[in-house]
Amino acid sequence: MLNQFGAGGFTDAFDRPGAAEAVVAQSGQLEALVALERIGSRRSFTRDEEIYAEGDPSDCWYQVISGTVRICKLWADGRRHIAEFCFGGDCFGLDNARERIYSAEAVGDAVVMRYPRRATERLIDENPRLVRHVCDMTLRDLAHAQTRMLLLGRMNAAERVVSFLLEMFERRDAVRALDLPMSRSDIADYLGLTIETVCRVLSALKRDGMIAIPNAHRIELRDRTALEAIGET
Amino acid sequence: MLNQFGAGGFTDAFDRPGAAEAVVAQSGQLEALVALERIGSRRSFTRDEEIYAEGDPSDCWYQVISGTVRICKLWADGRRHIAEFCFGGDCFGLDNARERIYSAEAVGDAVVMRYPRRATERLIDENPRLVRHVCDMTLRDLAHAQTRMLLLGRMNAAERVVSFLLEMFERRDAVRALDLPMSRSDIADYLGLTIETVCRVLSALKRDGMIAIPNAHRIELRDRTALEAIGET
DNA sequence: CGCCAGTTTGACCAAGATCAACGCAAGTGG
DNA sequence: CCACTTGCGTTGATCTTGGTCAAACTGGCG
Repeated sequence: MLNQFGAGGFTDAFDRPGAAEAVVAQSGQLEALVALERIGSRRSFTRDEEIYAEGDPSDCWYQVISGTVRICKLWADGRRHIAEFCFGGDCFGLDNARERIYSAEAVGDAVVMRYPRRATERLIDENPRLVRHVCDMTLRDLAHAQTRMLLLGRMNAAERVVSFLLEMFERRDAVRALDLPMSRSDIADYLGLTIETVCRVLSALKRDGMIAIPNAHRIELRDRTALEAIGET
Repeated sequence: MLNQFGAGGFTDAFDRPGAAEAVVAQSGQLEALVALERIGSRRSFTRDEEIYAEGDPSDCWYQVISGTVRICKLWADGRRHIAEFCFGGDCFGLDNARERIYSAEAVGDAVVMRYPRRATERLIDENPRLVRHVCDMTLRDLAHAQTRMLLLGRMNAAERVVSFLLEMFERRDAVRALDLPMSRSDIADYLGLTIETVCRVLSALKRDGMIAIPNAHRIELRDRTALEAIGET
């Protein structure tokens, strides 16, 4: 199906219309929701597929419908840093730069809505409530970035891994068990550690009875109190 | 002079009116500028004085008029993390949380404008242009936080120190020489290193002829190209 | 069954932390 | 004016954490 976005080989695969409930729903503006839906297009991505690349023009923003997306940056020397994981309902790619500083990739299969910036800005100009909402969203991202700076700046390996697990349990609304959609390598690059260190910490937590690991991607909480004692700021 | 802010022992020392040019000037809205100026109050702080503490109600935001402010967090076990240094013109304390997650302190003597959030929000509601400006400001902060995440997550000691120096030269508009207002301890806590490591890297840079250090707080650039080769992402 | 990618574990190494001593300049009080 | 203190900053010796390198394990899949 055709749509209004010109650039990029993948563009035509975006498909309209789609759901944008989570963005606007709480601002209680049905008409804005409908309008936003009208300017958005939907597309699915397969594992490791690029949603946008570093250097691409930064002319739209996105919302994850299902699956997981990683926002990351690759150094010339091979080092990689993952700035963020986005799950269903999360928005990403919202900035006011000319071009992308990070790339976005699907961690597994994922479905994503895309909204062109220009059209969103027009919508926002007609809808003062909406801008407050976008602002709040950005402020939330900023608060999250600051928490991550704390983690990366001052926590040791065990504290980082435990914080990560607790964050994932909270964000995925998991209580006893959790399936991590990302690989050890993704986790390592998110926490500023190596794969091996992540593995070793997880093994130690398992040995000490704080978690169970029935298979590599599933984590079960066995002693939340002990974990919180390690991971809380 | 009296003003409208109730809480906190320091409140009365804030003094109105003051300059808010940098915030609103580029939005080109003189009336908004004047209005903002009317709701702001000015106050000076001495070295290491607290502007707000962790846990304080988060009901206003600030702009540095002169001097340097550090935004930081102290762990129970004594670890400290500095999230940001703010110089003249920079805004800080802008969030939508109920209470402060970080504290703000004067690095040396500093003068600061304070704006209550409620009044700013009213102003913004009457002035759609202004909200875009606040949004842009937050997006800029977010971009900066992401750059710092990169530094903290994936750079070694030398890269961190060099990035820091280049950032300071750029932000202070210095070309050949720069006076750092903050201590080695502040730099270390900003970069996620120890004081000793910061010193050793600086000494190594001096030994290799990339910088000169006429006194502890003054840095002279001797070989910018070599530094950029180390510090650029 | 064998291969492959991802994960785990172990042995060793190095970057940076820790601990300790020393230097140095700016007060401070006699 | 000069000892003495005090607060940073610098340097050196040693130790620890996490990185590197290598090998083994595991589960899916042709």
